[in-house]
Amino acid sequence: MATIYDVARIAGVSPKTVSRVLNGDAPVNDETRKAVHAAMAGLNYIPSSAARSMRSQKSGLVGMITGAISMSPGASEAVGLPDIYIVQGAQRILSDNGMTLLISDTGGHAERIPALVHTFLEHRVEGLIYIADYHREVSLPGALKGKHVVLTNCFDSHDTPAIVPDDEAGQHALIEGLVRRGHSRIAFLTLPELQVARGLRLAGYRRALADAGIAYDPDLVITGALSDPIHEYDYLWDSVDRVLALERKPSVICCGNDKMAMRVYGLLRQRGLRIPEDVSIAGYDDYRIICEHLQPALTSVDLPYGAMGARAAERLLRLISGANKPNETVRELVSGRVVWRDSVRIGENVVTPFKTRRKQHE
Amino acid sequence: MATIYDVARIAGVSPKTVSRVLNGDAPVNDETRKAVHAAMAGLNYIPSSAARSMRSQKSGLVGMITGAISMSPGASEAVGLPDIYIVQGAQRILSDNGMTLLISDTGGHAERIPALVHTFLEHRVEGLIYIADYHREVSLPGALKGKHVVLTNCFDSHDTPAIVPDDEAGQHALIEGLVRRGHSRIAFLTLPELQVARGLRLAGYRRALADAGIAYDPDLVITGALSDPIHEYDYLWDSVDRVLALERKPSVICCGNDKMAMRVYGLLRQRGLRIPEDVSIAGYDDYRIICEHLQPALTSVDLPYGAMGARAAERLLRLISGANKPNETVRELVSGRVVWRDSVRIGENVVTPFKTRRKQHE
DNA sequence: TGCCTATATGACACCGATGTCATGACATCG
DNA sequence: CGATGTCATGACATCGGTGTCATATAGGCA
Repeated sequence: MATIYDVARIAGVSPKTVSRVLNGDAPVNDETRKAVHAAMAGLNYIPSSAARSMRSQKSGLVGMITGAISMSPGASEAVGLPDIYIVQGAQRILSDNGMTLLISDTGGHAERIPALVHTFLEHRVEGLIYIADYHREVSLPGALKGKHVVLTNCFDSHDTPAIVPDDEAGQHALIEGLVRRGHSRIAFLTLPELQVARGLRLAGYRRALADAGIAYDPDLVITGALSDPIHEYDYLWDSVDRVLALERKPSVICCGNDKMAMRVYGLLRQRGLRIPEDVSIAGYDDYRIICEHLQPALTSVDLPYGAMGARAAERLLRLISGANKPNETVRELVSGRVVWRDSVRIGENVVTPFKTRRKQHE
Repeated sequence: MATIYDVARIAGVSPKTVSRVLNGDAPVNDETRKAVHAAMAGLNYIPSSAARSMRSQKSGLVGMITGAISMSPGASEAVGLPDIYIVQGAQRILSDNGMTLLISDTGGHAERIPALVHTFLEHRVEGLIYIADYHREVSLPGALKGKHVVLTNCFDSHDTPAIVPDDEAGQHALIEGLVRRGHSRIAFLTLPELQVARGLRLAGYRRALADAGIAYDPDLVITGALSDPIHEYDYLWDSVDRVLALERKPSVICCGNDKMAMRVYGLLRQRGLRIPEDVSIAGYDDYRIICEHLQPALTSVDLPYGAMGARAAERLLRLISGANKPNETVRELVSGRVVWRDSVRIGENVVTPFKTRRKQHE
């Protein structure tokens, strides 16, 4: 591999001048520059980032710890696959800023994290993005004290900068839209009890109802899933039955996520109910492979993973460059749009532009 | 950040001795070792991989180029998301061998690849894994000449080592299993014309029929999808109609992938057909979020992405260490299992253990 | 003309590890 | 007992860049 000395020799200049051409940090005569470029091209010279970062104390590397790439060990289904969009969003911003991403995957084993962090520190990463598989609280290993860290899809109790989805606003927007489409009996099959998103979305649900002047009916809100994936299915079955057995039936069922919604489709069909003629359905996450391929296509709320990743990267870059404002919000909320599809019926008496706004196909 | 000199000073030894403790490449007295370890712990010393790799000419880095993390720009759906399992499989093997993964994402823009490669070369990666979003032929940028490269889910015309799925064997195993379950009229809605996997799977289909002594009926084989995603849906609709209009109807419809199968579920239900009572369905890819959540759960063929990633990493490690046999196969085939679920009906007159082998729930 | 500034370049040390070679203390062996 | 080998350690150069400082030349201005 050619070095900067080889280039200097061929171009007839000093290594330092080659360095200046590479970095553009001091004026270089045009002809000299051309000669250097020619020499570099001729030698297929590629500078060594190891040497550079050793002297300049800047590695140009950002570490990322994620479970996005892996599944929980032993879980029957992939967990958090869409998180990969967080990675993508961050990667784009970072590479636009000349940073390279070092990714390590926990493989579902949180106890590996310290070792991963150690590897990152060996490589002298300038900052670190930690991604959780779902919105929750985490706690960072002590080795990261004093390093630049941005949490994504999670938060901690030590005021580490965090980028999280605005679950409250998302659910609020969905319910508000449903109301505008003529729905007022809105059932809600929530996420498992312990999830952070559950409480936030429930708050959004209630606030939207209040805004619309609709009384909150606790019968309509049922926990739709357990954390325990084994019994998830039976539980959902019962929850749907309870909702359908209500005297004043709901005209729409909101599900805690798209996978639940997908199952609810099947459960309703087994009962001979049509979607959306007999009952409308909405999900959450906008997991597109599900939403767009279900028939009818599923209305859902975008979980803005890509945007979150980008925001995390931007925030981290600010921390690294020291350009962050001192009083910046610790927790940044990112909200996603509601994606209206055909699983939601538009009421007969609604005077809005909605009636004609269905998509062509599905 | 503490250096090896700081450690040496505190421990009262020379830097070289600290280095020996770190690398274990020469005998060190037990007491000396203990003193060094104590000094390292006290200083929170973490060796700099930049300095190390500069001297030793080994970066401990492996690059990976993938579109797995991104979607095709403008495409309505995520492409190749499951490829992420390739990343996971490779990551595990590499980190077990002390290598760190540098991942770059094309963001769906192939023209970015040379720039990504350049970045990798700056970091002096010891090898590179290239992942394609679906099984196909690719051509590598010239800058990689002489570098260790392993292709995954793709191959080229220059005998670069490649790990690809065994589509022929997968489809063969599926058809063979269907025959054993009493099916003999087996329709096949194939992938789009230009896909490599289409030809291979078709070959597997025909070989399995031949093995079973069933005549090949061209009426049963219909291209089920177009490369053009816009018209995909209408096309599938027509294909299903053609298959159902046959005089000797199929008892099972094999689909080119799980997404097609998911849509076929909907199309069949619109026609009042039950799955699997009236017609059985099988997919391909074992895209679990689809297969396990559909009702009935979809029989599919595992596309062994995790195993492929692991194999790619192992192969690359062999190339790097120079331990690969000279005449090793260029293209390694990895085959996936058929995952039998309830979308396939077991015939009445089949004398096998199949009748009792359904899964509990779905 | 003389002084000052901006441009253009080079000499040299240094970043933090490891490879090479040398050295001293013992143990072993014929 | 001297030759040889192993263990344990250190001195020093080196990997490939960049930071610092010095230097030379040319142009602007009083």
